[in-house]
Amino acid sequence: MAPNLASDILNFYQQVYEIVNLVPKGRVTTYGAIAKAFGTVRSSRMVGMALVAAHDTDCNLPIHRVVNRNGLLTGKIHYHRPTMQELLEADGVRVINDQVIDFQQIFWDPLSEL
DNA sequence: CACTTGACGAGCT
DNA sequence: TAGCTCGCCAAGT
Repeated sequence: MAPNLASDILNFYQQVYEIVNLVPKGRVTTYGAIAKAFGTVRSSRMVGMALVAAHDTDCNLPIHRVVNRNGLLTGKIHYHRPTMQELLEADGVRVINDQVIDFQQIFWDPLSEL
């Protein structure tokens, strides 16, 4: 491999983007699930940061399909226009009070589904 | 250069 | 059941 300084970190972000990009429409995933997919279960925070960086890197990713483990739209605060709820509902996901309905039902696990 | 905050999660009390 | 603490690591101030 080529452990070039922060290049390893960028690789981490790239991993997150790829997973998020693979999330099927109408499904949602969690930070912990993505982190667990990399083996960094306790680094779930890093996943969120990757999404923040994603805003400046590429906004084409369905990052609105990523919610916290409680099914709550925690990342909504970082959205400028159409809120996550609008985007999620556009995908067929029902959201009430920033909370995903039947979250457990539409939950997409990158480890099981991928 | 050092401290604080942060799209989280899990464990313990 | 609910509330508090710790771990993780990076970015921003």
